[in-house]
Amino acid sequence: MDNEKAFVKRFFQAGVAQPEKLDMIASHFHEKRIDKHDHLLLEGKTSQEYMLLESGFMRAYSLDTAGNEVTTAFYDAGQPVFDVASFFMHTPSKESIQALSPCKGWVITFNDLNTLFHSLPEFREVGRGILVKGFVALKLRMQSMITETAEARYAMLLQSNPEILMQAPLKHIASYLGITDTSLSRIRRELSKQHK
Amino acid sequence: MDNEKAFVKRFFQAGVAQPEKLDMIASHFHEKRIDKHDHLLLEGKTSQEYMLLESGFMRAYSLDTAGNEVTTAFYDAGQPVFDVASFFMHTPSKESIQALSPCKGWVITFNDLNTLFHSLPEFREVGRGILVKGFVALKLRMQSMITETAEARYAMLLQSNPEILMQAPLKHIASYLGITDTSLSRIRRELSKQHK
DNA sequence: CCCACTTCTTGTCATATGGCAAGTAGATTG
DNA sequence: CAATCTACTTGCCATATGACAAGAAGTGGG
Repeated sequence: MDNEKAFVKRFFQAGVAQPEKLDMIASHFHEKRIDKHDHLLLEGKTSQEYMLLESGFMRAYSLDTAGNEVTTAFYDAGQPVFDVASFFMHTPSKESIQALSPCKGWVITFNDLNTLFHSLPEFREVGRGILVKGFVALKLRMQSMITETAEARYAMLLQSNPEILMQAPLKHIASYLGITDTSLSRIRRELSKQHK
Repeated sequence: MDNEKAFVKRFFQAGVAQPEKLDMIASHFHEKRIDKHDHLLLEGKTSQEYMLLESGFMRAYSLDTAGNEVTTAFYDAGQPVFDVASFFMHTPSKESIQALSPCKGWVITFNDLNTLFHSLPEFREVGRGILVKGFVALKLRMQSMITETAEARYAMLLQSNPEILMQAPLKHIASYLGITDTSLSRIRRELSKQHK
């Protein structure tokens, strides 16, 4: 039984050796489907769910002081999806998380996650690893934001995450890169010239 | 005894109730002093120490692709100081951490920290809280980098962390804000005009 | 006390990017 | 199928910021 949760178990397999513990972990996750354009989390609500995305494509975004949407993250299949601040601090979220394609994932509540966290050392290690990796990725992005031109940042994204560019609309990619859609359109033109 | 470690105990007091546990935590920390301009961590080395800064002022910085220093963080007295990536993943650090004034702090090794982490639930909670808060702060900074002008970012920093502006040289503040020292100098001039 | 060094300012000019508006082409909906 | 939308591109001009260089003022070491 619980073979449908193979995805969840696979996610923790590298960090958790014993099958019984994997079963215990998997038992706390529940399937969740989100239609395209629907939300996993809305700004203002307090996040209750930590989701492992099995299939689909999502983004997180918030509103800047002028009321414009700023895309803060893209999530591919295989990744954990949640708002760190709201989920761990039980505060109303400053961002929303939206499906850009039909999504299927597995969710766990804060309490259940905390129970696992405190009862399974291996689970803690995996959890800490996820936080640390997210932190490191964000720092890299910040450094690139400070030191590189928008064109260079786009080119890097093109190399490292081509799926994003295939699936996300230009305006989301643009705000993720910190520029306007107009500028990104021009950057694309420049880059395509060079490729000829 | 160990009363000199009052600072360490005070740091964990809010999260750890029992005095014996505070003693146990404090016993793993060792005093460390760093002269002005000396380093807690050098790029390329693997971080071995997690430090609580009791007094002094520090910064973290790394080199961009063109070889310019980029200041990535400032640390005031009372804050934990360490490179998340290097300390937790045991990888060579991509940044250096330097004292901008004579510093005194308390350090703990990764192994000792991990022991506490796995044996004291309260310690884990505090540890996770530190990571989460750092994450949230970095996200806010990223959002501000994307949506606000350098002048607005400087004005905000001026409000939230005036100590930084008092103690750090202009060029470090500038690269922290993602601009050149030249631009920051001009921004200062503009702001001082307005104040008249 | 002097010399070198760093810090900060300022000028001139170049460039990356934004704001706004128009236009095309697809996609979506009633 | 017409009527809207949304996504993307492009042009024109404005502006924020960078690059480089010079100079003033402060700082530290011998």
